[in-house]
Formats: sequence, structure tokens, C-alpha cells
Amino acid sequence: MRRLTLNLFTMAKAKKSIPAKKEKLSVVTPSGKKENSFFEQVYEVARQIPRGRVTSYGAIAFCLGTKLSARMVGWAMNGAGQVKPKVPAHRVVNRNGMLSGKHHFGGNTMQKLLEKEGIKVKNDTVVDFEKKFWDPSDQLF
DNA sequence: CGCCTGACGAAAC
DNA sequence: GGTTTCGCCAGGC
Repeated sequence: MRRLTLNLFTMAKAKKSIPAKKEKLSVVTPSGKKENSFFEQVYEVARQIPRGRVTSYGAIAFCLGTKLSARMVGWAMNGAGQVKPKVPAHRVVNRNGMLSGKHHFGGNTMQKLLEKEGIKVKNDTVVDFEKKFWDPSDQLF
């Protein structure tokens, strides 16, 4: 298990060396600011997540070059529901595949959305997380 | 202007 | 191997 997790993370790392240059975005940050910032980058990446797939905060952060700030990614999702182009925040979970954000969706909305996309959720955790995992780095190319 | 908090993650105990 | 602590960075108070 751990090895698998390690693998997928390693995978992300392997793909590293990616410039990860995402700019000129105009989205509204949680605070209401309309400027290019870390948040918009997160939103954009999140929006790239294919239906039926999931990714982790850390992966996104990594993709943006701020892997040490996975927290910011998660926090950025806080405003995901406010931005116009809907951001599939429900497809973003923590590195364990756990729906850590379901609490913010209210009830089990998050889980329902995921299951609707064919993702099985058990005990607030994505089943076969590794298989459903989508590397944000892919969309950079 | 400084302190606390936060949808994470990884190292240290 | 489970639990606690710290780091990161931006925003709220």
C-alpha cells in the first residue's frame, strides 16, 4: 500500500522538472480578488481533472512548483465553489485518497458526486485511488 | 502589524 | 507503525 502510494508520488516526482508555467488567469479568489495568483493556478489545474478521475492536493501543489504548500491548494479549493468555471473540487482529495473536503461540501455531497462519476468511495476514501489518480503534470504538456 | 488558522504532507517522536 | 509536530503561504481578525 505504502509502496503504491510512494510510487504514484514518485511518478509525479519523476515527471518533475516540469516548468509548470501557468499564468494569465482571471478568476476570483476566495477573498474576491480578481488577479493572477496561486489560487487561480490551482483552479485551473483542478479544472483539468478528467471526469471519473481524482488527484491530490499535493500533486497539484507539486505541479505548480509549490509542493511544500499543499495546504494552500486545499485552502484554495475553499473558493472553488465560488469561481465561475465550476471547479471539480470533489475530485481533489488528500494523498490518502480520503475525502477530507467532504465536510466542506456539506453532508456527503462530495461522495455522491464522485460515485456519480464512477468513483467508488468507501469510508470517506476513494477506492482504487491509485488507479483513479490523475497526474496534474499531464495537462502541462 | 502580529498571531492564529487551514479541504496537506512529510519528517520526527 | 501510530501519533504528534513542523513547514508552507495567504487571509482573517
